Amino acid sequence: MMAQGTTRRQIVEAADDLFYRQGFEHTSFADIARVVDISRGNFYHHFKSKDDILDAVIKTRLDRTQHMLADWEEEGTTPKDRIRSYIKILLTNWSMIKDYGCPVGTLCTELAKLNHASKTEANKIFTLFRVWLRNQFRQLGHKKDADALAMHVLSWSQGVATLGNAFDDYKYVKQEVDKMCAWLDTLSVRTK
Amino acid sequence: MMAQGTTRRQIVEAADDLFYRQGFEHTSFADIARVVDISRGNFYHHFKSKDDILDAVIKTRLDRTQHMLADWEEEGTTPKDRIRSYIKILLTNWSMIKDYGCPVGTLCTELAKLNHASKTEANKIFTLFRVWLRNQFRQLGHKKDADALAMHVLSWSQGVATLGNAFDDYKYVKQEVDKMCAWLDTLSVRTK
DNA sequence: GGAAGACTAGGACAACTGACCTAATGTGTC
DNA sequence: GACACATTAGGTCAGTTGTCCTAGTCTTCC
Repeated sequence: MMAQGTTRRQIVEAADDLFYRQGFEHTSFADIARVVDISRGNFYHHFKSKDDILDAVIKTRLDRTQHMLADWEEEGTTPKDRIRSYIKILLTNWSMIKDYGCPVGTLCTELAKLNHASKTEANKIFTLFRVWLRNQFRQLGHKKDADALAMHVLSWSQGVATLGNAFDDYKYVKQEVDKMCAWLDTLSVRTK
Repeated sequence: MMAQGTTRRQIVEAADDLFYRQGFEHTSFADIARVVDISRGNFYHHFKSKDDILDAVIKTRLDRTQHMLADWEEEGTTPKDRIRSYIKILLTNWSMIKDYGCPVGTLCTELAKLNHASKTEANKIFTLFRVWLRNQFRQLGHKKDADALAMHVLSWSQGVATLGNAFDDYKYVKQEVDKMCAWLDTLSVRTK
């Protein structure tokens, strides 16, 4: 007996992976069906269109991101520690990034070019990081420029992901990550 | 009478524009034919495949980039002036970037995901900027870290383009450009 | 065991893709 | 005018796409 919703979850999981590695448009129903091992016609019992699958994928990514960010807010960690956790994804996920780039950035870029209806939803993943980072900088005592600092970290890491992917250069990525951490250390910490 | 090679040039020009605005894969022969106002079958007299058109597009982009970089090497400009010219493309081309992102970054990202044979060629556009920027930093007296500085500028602007596109936020882009220029000013200038 | 509903397989559909072919037209040269 | 060649239009092709439909199977609950 199949657990309820298993097929649907498998479809979303496979689509999530394929959308990341091949791009949304370049991934066909046949591709997903091959991975999950179901017939093509089966999709339309769970989703009413391909865009529907995309929306489900974005939703799970939003969920996972939120959980990841929450997990980083452990006991005994400082805001700087947490920001470092974010910066270090570049190294943690390097084996994927070098081949497929940043999952968030590449999806948003593709949907922007397709002028896809769900691009706003996809951008919310960026917003999740932005708000979380902003909050960390606020805790460091940066009231006025917390958002600017958050955006700065966001764009910095985004650029490193893009260039690291293009040049397939781990040494450079490591170097930039160190630079980001060093920059972070120079920031003043104000206790209230 | 048609000037020689006009149609071919028109095809490349239209493809260049469409590849940028819609993405390579999402652009069909019909799309290009509509712009240039020729029949579909006509393509195969000038190009042997769609990939062939892509190669021609990349070649013209390489040419144009090279000319642009050469133009920036005017009389009486300092290396810092020239680097500033690069940074300010973000503002100059903002009306396009906000909708379609960076032409170089988005193409390289797409071709990486498609694992396309021409992705190496596309990356050469990045290399062009990289070498040029490296050269500017060398002229500023930075021998050992010239390449690292070049890559830093490259990734920084790349990230700003991606985030600026996602959030459609000119104020943020302006802010980051100012930050980059300020950072540039802090760099020491050593005369030999 | 029988009814109801969830789930699935597999085929069919029209639309579109890049690719290829051939016939026709234009252009320049001798 | 005759010839060679460059250029083009328009049709055809097989393959793939997302979508939809129907018939059938499995599961659950009474």
